[in-house]
Amino acid sequence: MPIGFAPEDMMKLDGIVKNRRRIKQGDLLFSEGDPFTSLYAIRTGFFKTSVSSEDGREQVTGFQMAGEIVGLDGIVNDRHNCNAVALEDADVCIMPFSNVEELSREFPALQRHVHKIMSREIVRENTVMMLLGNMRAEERLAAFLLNLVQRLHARGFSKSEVMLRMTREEIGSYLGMKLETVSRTFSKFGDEGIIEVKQRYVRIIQPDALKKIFNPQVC
Amino acid sequence: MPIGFAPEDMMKLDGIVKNRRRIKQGDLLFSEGDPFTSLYAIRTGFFKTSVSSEDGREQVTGFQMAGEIVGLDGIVNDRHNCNAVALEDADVCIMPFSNVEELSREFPALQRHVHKIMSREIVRENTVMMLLGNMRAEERLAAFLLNLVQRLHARGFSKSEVMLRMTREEIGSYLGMKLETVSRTFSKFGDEGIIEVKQRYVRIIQPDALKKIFNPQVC
DNA sequence: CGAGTTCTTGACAGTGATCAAGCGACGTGG
DNA sequence: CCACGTCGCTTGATCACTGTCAAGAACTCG
Repeated sequence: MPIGFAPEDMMKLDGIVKNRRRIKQGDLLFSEGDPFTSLYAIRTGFFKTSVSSEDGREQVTGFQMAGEIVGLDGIVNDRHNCNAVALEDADVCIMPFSNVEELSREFPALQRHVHKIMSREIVRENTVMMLLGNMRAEERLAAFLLNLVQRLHARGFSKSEVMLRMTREEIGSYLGMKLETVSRTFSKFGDEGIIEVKQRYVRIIQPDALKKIFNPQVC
Repeated sequence: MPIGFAPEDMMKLDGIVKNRRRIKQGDLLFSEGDPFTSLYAIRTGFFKTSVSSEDGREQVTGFQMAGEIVGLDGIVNDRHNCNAVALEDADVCIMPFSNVEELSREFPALQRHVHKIMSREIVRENTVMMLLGNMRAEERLAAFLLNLVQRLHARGFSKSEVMLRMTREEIGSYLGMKLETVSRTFSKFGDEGIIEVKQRYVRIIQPDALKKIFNPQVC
């Protein structure tokens, strides 16, 4: 929610949230083809979104955490275009999109906010395209780890320790590599002393080394 | 522009377009870091958009043709996040984003239209992520060709013949492969009688064969 | 017509995929 | 509380797809 609204406006803006929904780990918030009615603001928990090709291959399109919005993909066709799965027990605010649009017409700041959220998603996907199209396995994983801890740190968590919520296979799907390659690359970073890995636990020992891998010319 | 507006509304909606701009082949409509003020509706011509990594690698993020909108990436940070280059002489409508937002508040149909355009872009990028993350070179190129002719056909052009506006390198950048691989894959499709290729000219002889390559399980 | 760009094709190399086996962690039920 | 089964992770060996390097051909444009 953007800040800087008058109290009476805040009252109205509360109307954007119809109600809450709890999603248990492993359950779907929505899936491809579901009628689109609402956006969802993640209050707690962790999600992955994915699309699947007709022959069953899955592509993870993103990982979302508290404060982020899922469901934007549904607006074009009035049907969701991807799956959103909770990777841990989660709690979301349901925001009927018609409410969002109605209030956006009334509050320019909200309108701007919605536009920025959508634009941010477009820019994020551009970055992923760069990763998938131009980067090698090590660069992709380094970028992934840096992005993850940066977002967690912005939420008050450690900037050096992460407990991953997703499997190697899901990381690999997001980054366009196989789970074995993800595992090997984790091990390689570990051998080099850049990170410490123990299953889902990752500690970043040398963030600069990761940045250098991601961005080779900055030395 | 969406349809179904009353004549007097159309007058107002005309205000969304500040003016026109002609871009010559090879010139930039905007580039990374430029202040964001406007969206651009392509009237004629053909564009590519791209982002570049800090060490200079380019990733083509899309090819846009008449009727499509570029500039959505600029909304988040009030700066453009990608480059838009004309691949042929082009003519665009400049739509100052503040006008778009103002009129969106007044006309729900326009508001919905804008939201759909942004959502469509998100969904398109999801598809590209699937291509880059899961598909092999032949599948990517088949999907690319099918998408291109489908869009051209929707604009009244042939659904079997294309004069490509981009180089092998640009196709490769978009699809995450090297120009040599693009060239070889074109040649392979040609040898198999699926398409006819002569430099930038491509004729699709067996669209079903392309669809089958793109989507192996549908036989 | 000529210079430069783009495209094609060949030979070889390397990154990451595939196949396979074993280990470790976690959860459930006895 | 421990045993066992399942799932996820790691690691090794091999292979294949695509990248890299190189040379020449075809096309474009001044």
